[in-house]
Amino acid sequence: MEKRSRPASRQALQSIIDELKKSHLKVTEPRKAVLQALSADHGPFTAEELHKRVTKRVCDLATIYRCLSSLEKAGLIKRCEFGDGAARYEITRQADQHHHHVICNECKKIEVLDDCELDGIDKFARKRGFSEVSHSLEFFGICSSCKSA
Amino acid sequence: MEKRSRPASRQALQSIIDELKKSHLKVTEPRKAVLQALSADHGPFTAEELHKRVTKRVCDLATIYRCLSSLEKAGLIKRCEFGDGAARYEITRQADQHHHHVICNECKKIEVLDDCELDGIDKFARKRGFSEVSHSLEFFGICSSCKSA
DNA sequence: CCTTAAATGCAAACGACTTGCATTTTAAAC
DNA sequence: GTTTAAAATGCAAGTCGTTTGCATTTAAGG
Repeated sequence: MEKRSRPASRQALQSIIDELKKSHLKVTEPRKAVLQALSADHGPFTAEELHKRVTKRVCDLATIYRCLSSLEKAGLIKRCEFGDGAARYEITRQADQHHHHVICNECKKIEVLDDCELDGIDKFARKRGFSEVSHSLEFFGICSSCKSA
Repeated sequence: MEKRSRPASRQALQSIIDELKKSHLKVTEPRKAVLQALSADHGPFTAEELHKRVTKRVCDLATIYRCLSSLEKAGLIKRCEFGDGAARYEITRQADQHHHHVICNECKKIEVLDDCELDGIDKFARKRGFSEVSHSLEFFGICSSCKSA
């Protein structure tokens, strides 16, 4: 089944609208659609993928890019890079702990890794005199189904 | 001083030639120049930066890309991504332990972090059934000189 | 409603990177 | 050394993800 777009319908839409208002962003169709798509499935997704997922082709691809940029600036979504030349985005859920991904080099499947105890990791940069430290950490490998195939 | 291109001259050139031969790559001017540039300074550098650094504009930018690709495939250099849309490369020194970088979001300076004890990190992906695991980890922040400025 | 700043569509532009093809060049065979 | 085939290069054109200029539409506060 994989796609559980169901739970993210009625109240979800309302909370999406609330989030947008809280962030002082205009509530527009494209923005609602992008947030809905990102709520329905974790992704992360590229702009192109989101454009396809957005129901009824709500808007131009350029608008998807502009939405992603404003939503990211507002902190509602998070950008990540897997080194294949395309940025990907996922929703920032309030309760959402910081997490990483494992990408299968074969089938490109993306799994979320939220159980790594790596919270203290930024100290390595702080030790070097850096402040406001963040990091990007992604794993690559061959998933079990590709290995056995 | 920063640029110690000095030590990488006479014998270095010979060892670069040897490395190329060992990897069954033809010894060409562009390849030697790229390896020399990457030996002189750690970088990592983008293709464009290397094209500028390569003495006397040895070759076309397209050739730099082709060199980088063959050198990487041979394992002589390593590619890294900082999420700004440009790949960067650095030499793989035999004794070179796996390391990470800290990038200043302000001045874009890149520092090497080789003292993190994160060797066991790949286990998080292995626990999920992935094999041949690798990872990409980069830090971002504000360096001390930018902070005080 | 009215106004206006912000958001959008569309097409053109961009930057990093790749590729096709004719022309060197390397290195192995003679 | 000379020959020769495979590999590397230059140049120009192409691709791909992303951005931007500009005219038009739309959200939302007065």
